[in-house]
Amino acid sequence: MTKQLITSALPYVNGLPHLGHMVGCLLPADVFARYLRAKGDDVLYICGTDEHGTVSEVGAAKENMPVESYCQKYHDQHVKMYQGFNLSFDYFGRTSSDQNKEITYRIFKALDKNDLIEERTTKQVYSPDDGRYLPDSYVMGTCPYCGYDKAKGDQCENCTKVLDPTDLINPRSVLSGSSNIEIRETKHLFLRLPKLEDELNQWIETKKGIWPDIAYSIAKKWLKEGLKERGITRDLKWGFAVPRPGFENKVFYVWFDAPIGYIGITKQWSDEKPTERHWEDWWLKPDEVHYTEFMGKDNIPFHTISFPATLKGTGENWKTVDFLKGMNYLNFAGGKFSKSAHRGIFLDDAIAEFPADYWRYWLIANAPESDDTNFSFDHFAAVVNKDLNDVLGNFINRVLKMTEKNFGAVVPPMGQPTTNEMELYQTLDTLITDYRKYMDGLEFRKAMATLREIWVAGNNYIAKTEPWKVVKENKDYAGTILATALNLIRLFGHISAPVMPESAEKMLAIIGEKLPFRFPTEPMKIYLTGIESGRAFAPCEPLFAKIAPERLEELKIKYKETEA
RNA sequence: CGCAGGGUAGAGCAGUCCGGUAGCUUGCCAGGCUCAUAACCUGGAGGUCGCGUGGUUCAAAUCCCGCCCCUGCAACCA
Repeated sequence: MTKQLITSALPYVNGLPHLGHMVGCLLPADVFARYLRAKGDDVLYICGTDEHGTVSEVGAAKENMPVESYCQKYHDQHVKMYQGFNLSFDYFGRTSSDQNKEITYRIFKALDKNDLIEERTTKQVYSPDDGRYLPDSYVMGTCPYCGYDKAKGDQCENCTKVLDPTDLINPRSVLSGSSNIEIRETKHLFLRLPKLEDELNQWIETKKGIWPDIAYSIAKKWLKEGLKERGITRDLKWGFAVPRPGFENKVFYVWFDAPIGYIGITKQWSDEKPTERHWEDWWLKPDEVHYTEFMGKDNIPFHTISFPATLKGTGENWKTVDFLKGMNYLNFAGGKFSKSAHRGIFLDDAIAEFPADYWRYWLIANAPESDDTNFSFDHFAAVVNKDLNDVLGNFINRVLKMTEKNFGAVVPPMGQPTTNEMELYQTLDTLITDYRKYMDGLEFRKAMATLREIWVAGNNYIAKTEPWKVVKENKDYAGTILATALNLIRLFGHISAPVMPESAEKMLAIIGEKLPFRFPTEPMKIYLTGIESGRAFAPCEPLFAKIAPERLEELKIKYKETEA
């Protein structure tokens, strides 16, 4: 049994998660985790909220809360929304946990011992009125190149020039608006990435042709340009205190302890049942584990360079990523999701409007794998209505109704297969092999297109065999057709389960089966005769409902799609 | 400016690595069927593959060169 470690990039606790977050790293990882479990692998799917950093500190201040309770509040919201989407984390933890602190210190000390940490004095913007140091992007002023008066300290949005906060004319704090800001010297710790460049380069080379091109090429690009020392501490209060004399008032930079959070959260998981769970089995026995990471495209450099360098620099035998799935962005009707304008679809709203499976299927079938993807309600409704309702839902409905009418609500006796059935077996064997191939390779769009083809094959079989005619002249063979079709419902349930867990459970409940579901491995000739004749089935209400045109117009207005 | 990804029927995508009659889904039109949820099945129309009427080649969506447009990154936002 293969041990499969899966992580989704940790969502930042302060952000209200929307469909873009869902499709970028959470949902594909969940589908993959469910698929591997159904195949029988030993899966550990880890995620959690990323909590440290300036944004949390400032956000808590704005809400007049202690930062710990602020993070707890938003962490709980994340948990609730992800439950609504049926994400099957083995553990959803927090980067602010004691366990993560322990691992972060352990890794830091190992890096320090290997002479990979150096002290540097840097100049930072300090705002006395805010009582804090300001990250570059929290300083606003007039761009010296184009005169734009809302340029930020890292880059001017108007002319795209990369800036230093000291370049700005009339600099002021984004937080308080105060122009009383000063430049202070402050000591920080840097990770000496250049010393790890060769080792990293050799490691990346072994991933050529294995990682997706985008991940490999981004990693190579950074290495080609030469790595720079990277600051790993910040002048903040919220975070893990830096365990070194003279750094008592500083904390680790969020990007240092956030990816380590994958490990820290795994330890949160194992600490709950220390006798049966061992985080070391997943992170310190690299040959026994296959590790897949999911992330948005903006996160690729951190997962291909910074985090692996952090682990390798310890000289210890940490597990590093085997396969990365980087996703592009989901846009809303050609624009951006906007929290402040409340434009776009946030997860709580999504679940209130439609069952999670509708969203899960659309998002995976249209995953932004090769380019950014636009969400529109028109497209969403078209896919739900056609694929889920017409192709899949109607298939189930017509089979159940026809069987019940002619044979009662039990599975009819299955006779010898004819050419029709043999052809069906052959078609499905091929399609299911393709489906597995795409799921194994994390090609989600192709996997979903194949899943749909499998559903269509069911309708084709019924159209070709015409059981409504056959029943009048050869009732035995009509029974065979419908028994085969009932077995198809079971198949559809089993193979749809990774992407649509709730609907799959309903499909299987119809023919009297329960969790856990196994992905079929036997030839269709055997599998499609698996249900014994005479087994009672439960006629059900339609599994899916169409989205009516009027509803569609309401949604467009409610979510301001038409304004975009 | 640099780097990366993308630009293929109305819409959404595959094909490009390794050149060989341009494919899929949806939408549209027509036919079939009438078990089923106005559904299902079959067929048809629709594209000078971003531009250079650029280069290589018997042959270019695919390889090479130049350019344009969209998106992201650019190490202190996370």
